[in-house]
Amino acid sequence: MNERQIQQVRRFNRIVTQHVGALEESYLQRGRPLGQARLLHEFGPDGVEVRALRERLKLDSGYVSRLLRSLQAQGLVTTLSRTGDGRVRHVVLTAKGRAERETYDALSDELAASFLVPLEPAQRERLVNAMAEVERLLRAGGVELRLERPDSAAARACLNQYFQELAERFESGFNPARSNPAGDEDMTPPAGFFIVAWLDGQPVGCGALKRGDGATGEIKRMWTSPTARGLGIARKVLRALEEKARESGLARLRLETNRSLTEAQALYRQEGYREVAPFNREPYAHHWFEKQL
Amino acid sequence: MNERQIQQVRRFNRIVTQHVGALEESYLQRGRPLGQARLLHEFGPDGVEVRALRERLKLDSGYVSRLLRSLQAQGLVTTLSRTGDGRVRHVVLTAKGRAERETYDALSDELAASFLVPLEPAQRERLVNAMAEVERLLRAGGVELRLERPDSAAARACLNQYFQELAERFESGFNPARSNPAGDEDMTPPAGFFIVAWLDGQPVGCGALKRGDGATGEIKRMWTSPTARGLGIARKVLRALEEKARESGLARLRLETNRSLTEAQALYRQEGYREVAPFNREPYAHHWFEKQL
DNA sequence: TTCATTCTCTGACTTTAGTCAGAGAACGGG
DNA sequence: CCCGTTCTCTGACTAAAGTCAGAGAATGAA
Repeated sequence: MNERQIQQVRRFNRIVTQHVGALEESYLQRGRPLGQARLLHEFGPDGVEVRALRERLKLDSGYVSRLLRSLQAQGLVTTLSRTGDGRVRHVVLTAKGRAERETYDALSDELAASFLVPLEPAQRERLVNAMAEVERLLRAGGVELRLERPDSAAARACLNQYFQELAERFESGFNPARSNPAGDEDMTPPAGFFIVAWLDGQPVGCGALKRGDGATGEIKRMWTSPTARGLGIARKVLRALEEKARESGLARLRLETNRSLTEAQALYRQEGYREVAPFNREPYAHHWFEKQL
Repeated sequence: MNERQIQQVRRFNRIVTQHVGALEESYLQRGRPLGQARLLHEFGPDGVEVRALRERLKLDSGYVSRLLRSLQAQGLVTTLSRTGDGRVRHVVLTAKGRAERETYDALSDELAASFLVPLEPAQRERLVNAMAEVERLLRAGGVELRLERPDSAAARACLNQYFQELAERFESGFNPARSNPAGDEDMTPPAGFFIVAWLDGQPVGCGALKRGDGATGEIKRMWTSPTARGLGIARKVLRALEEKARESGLARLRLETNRSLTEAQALYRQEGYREVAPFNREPYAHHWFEKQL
């Protein structure tokens, strides 16, 4: 990281806030304070619980209550106690509220369009691509790896999605019972490790290392959530697992993969894994890889 | 412009405001309201006039006055009437004020660094490049072309910088008196046109069309400020001049250029100009171009 | 010299966006 | 059924960020 990079980031921050700041003005044009307007965006199709609102926006409970009452007075929301719990209030948008939110949405669209309109088609495409890249890399910066127990809620969530994705992508479907097992105990220290990647408080990827009994470890359960692909998460997880392997004194890592998982194969090759002859009878595998640490 | 692009821009806006919004928090840590903190960034080495402050930040005069008095009470600025005009007040930073501004600057640096730190070197470079691209294209969107009289202040400013740049870049220097003339009258409607490109209220580029007496017009005075290069300004100006030429019933455009102006030559070729034999005795020219409209 | 204008400042006021303390209803484990 | 906890709401308060009207000094064109 150098001075040039820092200065570029600062220039970027300056110009982008100038541009994006216009959104607040345009929201205010609707004659409603920003606090209220922001609230409208938090409603799902089934509404929200007040406590969820409070937590998501990190606002004082009294403040939220007051904001909701203003919205209610304007006929934009109605409050009801839907859940079994009589303490929590459920708030839903009325038809008028939904219309109002649409309007704010249209204002956001307008602002976005105003960035694109003055440009020529080729420039527009360049802008959008550059924005996607910035978005990706800013998000990537928020990724955090944590060692978790394989039976933790986060790990379970990842594994379920992983298995489901395998079932969809493998030509033959996927049945965990037919595959070589990697039990929880194999992925729990010191026998192995299970790493979960977190983004915005959500688990978005995982990977496991099974140490085995010799100098060769196995990489298992490498997965990244579709919502977080392109952020380099799998690579980060893989490198962290390799680090763990080195710490554990392993000399070599192995893994096998299915031919339909092409991104994974590309990653392994980039990271220095060489394809080798099959070293096990995993029925779902088509490629076997190995790397000397 | 399509839905996909709009949605990408909106996603970008959302994530960037989240990230950049952290700057306000970090500024507030200094225990001073944002309004005051923002003011500190507006002081040049010679200070500012209060009225300039008011205009630049578009704030109420009473409000600015009050903000300045708070800063003064904190010993960060001093007020004096430096100009001949006894009504306008001149405000300068004290040593303490300069130190304070440095501190805010460091906070901005820190925020910028926090974007880069979690990334790997290659990703950092990608982020910085993408940010530069976004910055460039957002700025490009703010460019506006206006027809100006060649003797207007804006046109004069452009031409002076243009001549100065030629003097620096031509191996032989540049003396307008030795060059083929293009007088103000040749660039004033209906004999010709002078276009100035504006960005953020500053003239940042120009170009002229001299209609001549036949069906052939001449492009002259194509220039872009070094502060605004890479935004496609010259191309925009050139196309606007061609449009004017078509409206005027011209069938052909000509121009000549010096061999040291390589970007200009590249532009002309891209825009469909063909190099032709010299059609005049301009002493500073090495290349002559022509385009059928 | 006069008079409209410009520039800065002061006082009075408003809205927004919170914070804090506590009340009262509902819940849930023992 | 009791009691501590959770959830929402109300009242009272504050700071920030402005807005508005007008006063007073300085300026400059007629």
